[in-house]
Amino acid sequence: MALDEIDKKILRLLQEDAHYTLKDIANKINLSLTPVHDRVKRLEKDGIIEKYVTILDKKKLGNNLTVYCQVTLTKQTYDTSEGFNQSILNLPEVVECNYVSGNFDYMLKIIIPDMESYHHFHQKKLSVLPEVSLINTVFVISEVKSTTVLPI
Amino acid sequence: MALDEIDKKILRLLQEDAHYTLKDIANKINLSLTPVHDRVKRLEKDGIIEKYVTILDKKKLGNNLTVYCQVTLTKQTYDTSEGFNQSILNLPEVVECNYVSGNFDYMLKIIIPDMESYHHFHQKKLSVLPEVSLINTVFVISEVKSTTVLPI
DNA sequence: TTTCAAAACAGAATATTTTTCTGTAAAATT
DNA sequence: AATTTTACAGAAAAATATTCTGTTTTGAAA
Repeated sequence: MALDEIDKKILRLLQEDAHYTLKDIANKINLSLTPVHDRVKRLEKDGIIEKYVTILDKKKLGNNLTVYCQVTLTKQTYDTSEGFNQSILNLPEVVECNYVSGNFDYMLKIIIPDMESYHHFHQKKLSVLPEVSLINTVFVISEVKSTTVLPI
Repeated sequence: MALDEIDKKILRLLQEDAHYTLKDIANKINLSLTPVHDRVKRLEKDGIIEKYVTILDKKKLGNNLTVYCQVTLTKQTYDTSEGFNQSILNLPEVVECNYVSGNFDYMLKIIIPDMESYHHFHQKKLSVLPEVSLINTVFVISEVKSTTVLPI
């Protein structure tokens, strides 16, 4: 479970590019294939490595609008929260949803084609949820940084 | 550049798991290896597929705290923005940074070990930037959803 | 419609990569 | 000091990606 410096080097490389081969990694950290293979398998088994995914270009897929929705629920009960959570999991436009502290209850990140789609999403999918009381929308004007890389 | 239904099926699969083999994909969509291979290569070349990355378990890496920082700059000029942007790119704890509309200028997402680290980050790394005037912190209490999958 | 060129696909051969196997050296435990 | 465990190297085997050849389909132009 404890990560040594070699594990960390492997993780740093794989975070950057999941398509590095074992040979690539072995060369970069001066080891043979075997230890690299064994370590990656261990990191997968221990769940340190969660999954390998493909990142697509959202704009090339027609998603030109990103917004944060700050949502306040009607009640702060467990059942209300759970109902809201379940609904959110079924909305593919919602790529992040976090229960938060402060003047509202949830922070959502929405990725969507354009303002018209957002209007539809807001009116027909989000505000109609019985648990939702208030929605404050923050529009993203320009993306400065977006990474899946965690500091190790 | 235009995506047909087969391209979309491939992208949906690869978004889920970048380690699906061509054979896996070919089987799932009833095609031979060749067209799957050719299409993936085209999608990479066209930049629809941006990159393949590895997602790590942030908690198992000791990052138990996620926060949103709502940052207001001292001035809304181009130079101020650019200076801030550059500084942010060098902060590995900042995994998202967006210039936004509303009562503040930037929405940041920070992933960090604990409250003490956040205190340090806030005092020594963020508030010390000459462009920063105001920081409002929103703490994540519980993560409901977090995905790299875009709707296709 | 007919012809032609281009695109999409299948199957096989080849190259590369992953996985497994065997054995050795180093480290930790008893 | 002896023994077990862990980490590693190298080679063999299996699986996968890539390339090649040729066929079918599609779309455009005559």
